[in-house]
Amino acid sequence: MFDLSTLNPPQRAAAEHTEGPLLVLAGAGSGKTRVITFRIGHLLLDRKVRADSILAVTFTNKAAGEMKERVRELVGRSRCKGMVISTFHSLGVKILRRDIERLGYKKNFSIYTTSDQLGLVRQAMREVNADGKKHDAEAILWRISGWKNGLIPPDRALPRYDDPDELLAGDVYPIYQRLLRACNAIDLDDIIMLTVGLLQGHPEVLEHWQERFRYIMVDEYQDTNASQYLFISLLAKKYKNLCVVGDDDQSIYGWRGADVGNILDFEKDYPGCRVVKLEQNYRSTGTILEAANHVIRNNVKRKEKRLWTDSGEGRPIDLVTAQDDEEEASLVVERIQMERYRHNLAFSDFAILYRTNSQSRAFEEQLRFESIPYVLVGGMQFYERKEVKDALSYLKVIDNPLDEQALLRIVNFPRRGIGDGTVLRINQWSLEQSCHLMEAFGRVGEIEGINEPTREKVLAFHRLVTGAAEDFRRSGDLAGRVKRLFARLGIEEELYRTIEEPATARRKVENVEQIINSMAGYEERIPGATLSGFLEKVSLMDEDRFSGKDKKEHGRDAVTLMSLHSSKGLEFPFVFLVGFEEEILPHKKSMEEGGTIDEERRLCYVGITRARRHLTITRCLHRKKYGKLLERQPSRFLEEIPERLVQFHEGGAKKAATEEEQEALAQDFFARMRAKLG
DNA sequence: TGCCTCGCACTTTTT
DNA sequence: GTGCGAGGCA
Repeated sequence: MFDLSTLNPPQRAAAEHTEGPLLVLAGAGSGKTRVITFRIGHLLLDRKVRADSILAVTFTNKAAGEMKERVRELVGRSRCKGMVISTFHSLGVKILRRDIERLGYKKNFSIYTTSDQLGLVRQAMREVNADGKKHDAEAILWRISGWKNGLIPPDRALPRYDDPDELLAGDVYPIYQRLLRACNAIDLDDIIMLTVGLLQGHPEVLEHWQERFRYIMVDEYQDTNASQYLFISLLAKKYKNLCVVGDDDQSIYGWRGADVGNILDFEKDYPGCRVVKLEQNYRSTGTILEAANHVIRNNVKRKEKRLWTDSGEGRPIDLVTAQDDEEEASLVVERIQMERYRHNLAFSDFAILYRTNSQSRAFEEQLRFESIPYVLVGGMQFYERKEVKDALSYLKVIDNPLDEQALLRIVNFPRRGIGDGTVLRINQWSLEQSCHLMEAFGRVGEIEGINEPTREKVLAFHRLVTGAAEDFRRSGDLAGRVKRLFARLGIEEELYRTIEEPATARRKVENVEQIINSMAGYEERIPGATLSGFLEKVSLMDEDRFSGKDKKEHGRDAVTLMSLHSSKGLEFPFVFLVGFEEEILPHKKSMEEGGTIDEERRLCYVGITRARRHLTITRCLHRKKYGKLLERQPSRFLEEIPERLVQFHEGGAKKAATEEEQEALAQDFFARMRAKLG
């Protein structure tokens, strides 16, 4: 229950300091989330602050969800009404939905994520006659995104002359922004940039939100970039009841423009602010903590702190060396089985953490093979699949007919004989007439150079979409409407027809059906659910708490797989830190970019400190890359961990070459397990 | 005009 | 292993 005396003195000081700026420097595992939740509890129950005056901002949906959960547990659901605990992006969208018309966008704007963004960048590149080969769209988008995160508008973007990508990006940026606007769409970076613009340019809007959120808390403050920093500064300017929590050692978003300076300079920004340091670690064993401390102290530019614990030493860290990535996966899974049996644990006590999402594949396969349940966190996976994007694009067009990226996706899906040539012609015409692509489809009769049967097909498509939009204007039963729409479109038949492998087709059909399930789950949860709301959640990757799939998986006992970035803020009794090799951790790209490896080291630090009871680090001698077996070197961070903390293990030479052999080995393993259990 | 197949180049991290 | 663009064929 809610009792401030259960906190240690600095924790309590932080929770009780409610008026005026507060900086909490919280080391890993120092009970940071506990402080934030107790602080909210204190505001609500002791200071009698209205719930809807409280705002807590985090970076990931997962962190926001967890915080909501913990606050509800502490004070009860009913007391939380109106409180906003969300990510920067969700908060931005909330503010924009109310007043974006002041910036010349319509209220039903779409949110463009990576693939839509790339589509627009390519289009813009074509407009400046840049061939897609030399400069790939991703590099251009990267530069544009960097400018946006720094709040630099197209007319103030100054490319460096020695960087061809950046020069081209400078040309593309204004066109890209224009195209977005024409689609009534904003991209993920716009969410923050436009919100800041709105607040800066419209004092009455700023006033509204300043009055609304009198008590503001920001988690992981070390990861804020320039635009997020300004966003929060604006909101907090009036009442200055701003509490920021962070740890410079866990700053891992420098690549996204995050500036550790924001947390290091907080005391300068808010003179007379209270500073609280949390240095006692309640999470990990002495061994794990010592390893982490040894690694991180190789970073020079940091606020000196010494994390300590009074819990015991614990088990040594296991270092497992595998022959290759396949064996790495099987050794990890084998160990999970063993530890689980030996200590009577749940699968959810284990996490496998990796540097890059692509590393998950081998582990997924192995877990599936052993019939062990797992949850894969992050890595756009589901909504990035082609068939899902295609089907979803119908909903996007219905919601916002100006969304050209979505419109272009569906115009010939399922195949209806409207090919690239026709679309190109219509698009040209729409530019000449400066009317919208959707409108041009309806007026295809006026366009020359398109033959009659094709015109008829285009008109049929136009009728189909406008008819569907009509249907969705009625409220209620969204899932039912989507189901009927997909059936009428014949998406299922199209997938079976065009995909040779029946199993693949089946899987894709199931994925499309999954959209309907997610929709149903969303409707169930949110009263007055709307299509916009659903699509917004999808774009902000905030869908896992209502989708049908995860509802089944939620609370299910499963091993967690995720990237090191996603793992920040979380903890697990048993952690497997895998792929501990040069070029993975630290990552090759991070070193090429002329950058420092300090951020990679912090990432490593984050990984180690996720573990409570036991840490296993694994690496491979060889790894398959583009089908070739390459030799690997151990990560340089390995040398930074004192040898006395580590126990070394070698992978067996026993390797299954064929599926039969694999099956035999598996059977053998299960037999041994059963023998032990019996 | 539309569709299919082949080849090439890339795989950091998140909202 | 994937997704894009180009080029050739129906």
